[in-house]
Amino acid sequence: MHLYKSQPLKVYNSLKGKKEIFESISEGYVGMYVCGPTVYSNVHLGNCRTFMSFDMIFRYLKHLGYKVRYVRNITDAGHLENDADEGEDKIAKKARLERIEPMEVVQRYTVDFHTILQKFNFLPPSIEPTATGHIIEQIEIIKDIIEKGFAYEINGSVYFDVPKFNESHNYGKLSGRKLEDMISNTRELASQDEKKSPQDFALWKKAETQHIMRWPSPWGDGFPGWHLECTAMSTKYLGETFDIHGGGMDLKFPHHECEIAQAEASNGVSPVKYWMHANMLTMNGKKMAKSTGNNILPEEIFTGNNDILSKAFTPTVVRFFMMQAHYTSILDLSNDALLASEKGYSKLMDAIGAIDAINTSDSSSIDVVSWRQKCYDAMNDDFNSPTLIAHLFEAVKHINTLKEHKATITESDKNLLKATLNAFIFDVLGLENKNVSSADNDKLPDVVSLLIQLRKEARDNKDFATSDKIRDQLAALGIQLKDGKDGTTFSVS
RNA sequence: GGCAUUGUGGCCGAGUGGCUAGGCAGAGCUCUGCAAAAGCUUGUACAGCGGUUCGAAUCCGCUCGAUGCCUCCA
Repeated sequence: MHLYKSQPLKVYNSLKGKKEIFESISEGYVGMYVCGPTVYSNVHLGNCRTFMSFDMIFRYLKHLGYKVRYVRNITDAGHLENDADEGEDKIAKKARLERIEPMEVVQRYTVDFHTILQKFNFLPPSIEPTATGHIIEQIEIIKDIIEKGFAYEINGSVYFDVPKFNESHNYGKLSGRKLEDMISNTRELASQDEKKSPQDFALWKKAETQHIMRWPSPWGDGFPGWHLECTAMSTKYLGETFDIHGGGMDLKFPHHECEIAQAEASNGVSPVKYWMHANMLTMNGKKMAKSTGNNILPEEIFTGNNDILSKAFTPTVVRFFMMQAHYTSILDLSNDALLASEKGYSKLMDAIGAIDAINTSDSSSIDVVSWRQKCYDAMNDDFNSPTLIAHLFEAVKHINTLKEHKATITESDKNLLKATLNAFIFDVLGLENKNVSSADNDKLPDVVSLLIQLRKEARDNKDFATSDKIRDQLAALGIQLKDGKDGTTFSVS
C-alpha cells in the first residue's frame, strides 16, 4: 500500500554535504519545516521558487504515502533590516513609511503571499504559524538557554553566547564555517557594541521607546530575535528533532546555523535530520535585485507587464519552467526560457488530452511498467524533477506514436500510463491542465466540433476557401486545429 | 578577502569515470489540397590550464567567471 516502502528515496543533506537514504524518524510520518516569508512587501519570485520546490517535495512525500506535517511560518516580527539606519524591524519600518499599523502591513502582504501561491497551485501547509503568535514560547526558550549558560542579558537585551556554545558544540557545522575564521574575518567595529563577541546574536532585543512592536518579557519590553521564532515554532509543532528543514540557500548562514545553536543549547539535541536548501533564481544571468532593476514580480509575469517579457505567461507555465530545473541548481529566468517552457508544456498537455482516444490492443509494444519505475527513480534521486520531465516527454512520444497507429498498447497498460502521468504531472509537479474547460466555456468543445465537421465537409467538397477560413479564423481566436490520422482535434492557447 | 554553491551545444537545463538526457530553436524527410500538428533523421557541448587514469565534461589542483552568505551593527 505505502509506496515509500518500495521506493527508496535519497535526499541531499546540506548538513552532510551528500545524498543520503531518507529514513523518517517515525515510520510513515514526516515532519517538515520551511522558513516562510517576512511579510513586509510583495512576495519575491525567487521566494516563490524556494517555496515551490518544497511544495513539490511535500507533494511527492505525500504521494509516497507518508503522512506529512508541513509547517511553514509567516514572519511578522523580529526580522531586522541589516543595512538600514538602526536595525529597524522590516515590518515596523514599512508601517512607519506608509503610516499604517504594523499588522496592516502584515495582513496586506500575507494576503498577497497567499494569492500568488494559490495562482501557482500550491498546497497549503499543514500549519502556518506566525512569529507574533508564539512570543510566549520564544521567551520560554530564551529563559531555558540562559539557564543552561549559553546566553546573557545586558541592558534589557539577551544575546546568544556563540564562543561559549562553541566550546562544547560545533557552531558553523551547517555552513562549513569555523568560529576562528569568523572572528579573524570580522571587521573591527567601534566598540559601542553591547555584545560580548561580534559573533553573538540577539535572542531578545530591548524595544526603544519609539519602537511600536513590543512585548513584555522578564527583561523588559522588547521583541524576539529573528532566528528564534523558527526554533520556537518548529519545536512546538514538530518536536525537538524532526525530519526535514528547508529554506533558501541564503538562509543557511546565519539563520539556520543559529537555529541549530538555539535548539542544541536549549534541548541538547540537534533539531533536524535532513537540511535541504533550494537554490536561487537569477534573471537574464544576473541576480535579481530591486536596486539594479533586474527584478520581476509574479504578477508582472502573469500580466506580461514587464520590459523583459514579450508576453504574459500563466502561473502553471512558470511552474513548469521552474520544475524543469533541479531545486539545488541556480535557475535563470528569461523570456526565451519561458517561451520554450510554454511550448513544451503545451505539448505535454496535448498528449494528456489525447490518451483517452487511443485504441487498445492485445499486446503492448511499450514497456509501461519500466517506464513508470524510471519516473520514480528520478524523483527518488533527490526529487529530480527535470529528469522526471524528460521521462514524461518519452511518454508524450509514445502517445503520439500510438495515435498514429505505429505502436500498440493493452487496456491495462494504457490505464497505468494514464494514471502515472496524472499522478506525476498533476499531483507531484502540481501543474494544472489548461485544456480542462472551465464552467464558462464548457460548450466550447461541442461548438468547435461542429466547426470541425463543417470544415471536413468543405474539404471533402474541395472547397478549400471555406475550410481554410474556418481554420484561420479559429486560429485567430487562439484555437488551433490539428489534423491527425483519426480526424481533427484542437487545442486552446 | 573568507566560506558555500556553481560554470554543459543557438537558448533553458539533466547526468554518469568509457554507453541517448529532455524541452525550445535550426536543417532534411514523411504525412497533408496547402499549412499546422505529429512521426523519422540530424548537432565534432561540457569555462581555461595542468594532473591522476588504459580512458575524464565527470576525480584532484590552479586560474578566470557567476550566485549566495559573512550575523540584527555603524
